[in-house]
Amino acid sequence: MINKIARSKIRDHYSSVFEDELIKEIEEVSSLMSVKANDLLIDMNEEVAFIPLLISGAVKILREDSNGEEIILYFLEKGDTCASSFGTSMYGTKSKIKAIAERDSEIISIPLEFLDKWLVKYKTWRTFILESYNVRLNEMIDTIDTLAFMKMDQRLLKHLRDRVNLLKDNTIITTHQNIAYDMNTSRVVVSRTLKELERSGLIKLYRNKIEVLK
Amino acid sequence: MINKIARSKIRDHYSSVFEDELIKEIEEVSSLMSVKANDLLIDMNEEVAFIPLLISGAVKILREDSNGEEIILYFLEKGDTCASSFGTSMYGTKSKIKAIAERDSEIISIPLEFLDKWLVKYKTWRTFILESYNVRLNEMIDTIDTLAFMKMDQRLLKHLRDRVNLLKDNTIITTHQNIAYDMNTSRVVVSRTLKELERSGLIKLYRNKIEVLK
DNA sequence: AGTAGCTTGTAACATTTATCACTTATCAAT
DNA sequence: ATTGATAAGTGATAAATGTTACAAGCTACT
Repeated sequence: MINKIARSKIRDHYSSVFEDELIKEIEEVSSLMSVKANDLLIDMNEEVAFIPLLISGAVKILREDSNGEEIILYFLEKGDTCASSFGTSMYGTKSKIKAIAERDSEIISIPLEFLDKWLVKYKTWRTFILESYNVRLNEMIDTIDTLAFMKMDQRLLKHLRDRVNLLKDNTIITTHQNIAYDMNTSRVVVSRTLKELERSGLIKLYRNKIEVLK
Repeated sequence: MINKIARSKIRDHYSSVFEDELIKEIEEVSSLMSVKANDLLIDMNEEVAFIPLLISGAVKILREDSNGEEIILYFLEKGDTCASSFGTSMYGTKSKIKAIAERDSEIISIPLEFLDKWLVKYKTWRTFILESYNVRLNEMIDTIDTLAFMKMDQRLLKHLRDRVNLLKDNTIITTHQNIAYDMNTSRVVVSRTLKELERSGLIKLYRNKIEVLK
């Protein structure tokens, strides 16, 4: 059972989504976790034994290949849950993704057993779970679109705009190297492409900082 | 209500997955559809008002961008359902994918209303739906891996091997042009890369036919 | 046999992305 | 102010993929 402050946060974000009784149950069985920006929340091949609900902050979901190269799959915002983790959790398989806090975040974890229980009991839970899967599938399709159909300059611009939308701030604090890691390309390519975007008047570059203009 | 032959087919494929009572309900409310290879089953932006279950055959799921360029997302086999269609169906949104029969196939369609009803009623249905989503998410991750981390020769070889596994036949009947469409590249690139794979002893090329050796 | 249409092979060239090497800029600590 | 570390800019070159153009082979049909 979690404390009063956390309870009010759950109500803030989920009272319009879940019925009262379900919220009470969530408050009873879940625990709250606070994490710092850049904390590694879930690693590849880790077993995830709970359902995470993001209460505040933002989380980056990445895929890593056998050579340690990475690529962003999507971001989670408050109100989101990580659909990939249902699978890993339900059938004892291991996580296929990495989750890294994009900023300081609060997450409540619900023990796995309630996933199925609440599907029977609460219509809003069924809707939430199916909706979560759909949102994730659509994000994946979006990522595939990006990789299959777009060139570097467009991909990069999309990445920057996604971050701006996520953080509600058109100034991004990061390095070219970090962007390169997220997009599975090299720092040189990122620097060059960013410079082109700047010349096109779409962004403005500073040290450790990118301002997205359009 | 569907006929006797179809009923026995449902039992063949799903009696180990679904409890008896659920199978009876499925038989009562679903309808059977037979399609020919290369039939377009679902187009982009189409509303899908049913849950499809694949009884026999194979179906190719594609994503198309605004310029009409395509890329394969994954294949469906017998026993599979198209998780993407739940979303489109549930919330009145439109299909984000195209589905094309890879070979002659039989599909039963279940009216949408039962998705939620049966989630409450049958444990095996809950497991099936969640499992379907997980399988699809994993297929998407696989597709993203392919696009993000692999070069053309590996991508092409993987594509050929996927088809071999799907059709249980290491001879693929197709043209280089069709492969190019599926992979969002050009015919010339496919021909060139296939020739390299042949020189490496991995495949053997014929007119309208590719034999996958390893 | 002749022809039309589709399929495949391949050379030449263009574009995109990746890599290497080096320079310059910025910032923090002393 | 000097130094050392990190970040960013850029030219040169390589590798991968895409494009254009054309030749040659196979198939079906008359």
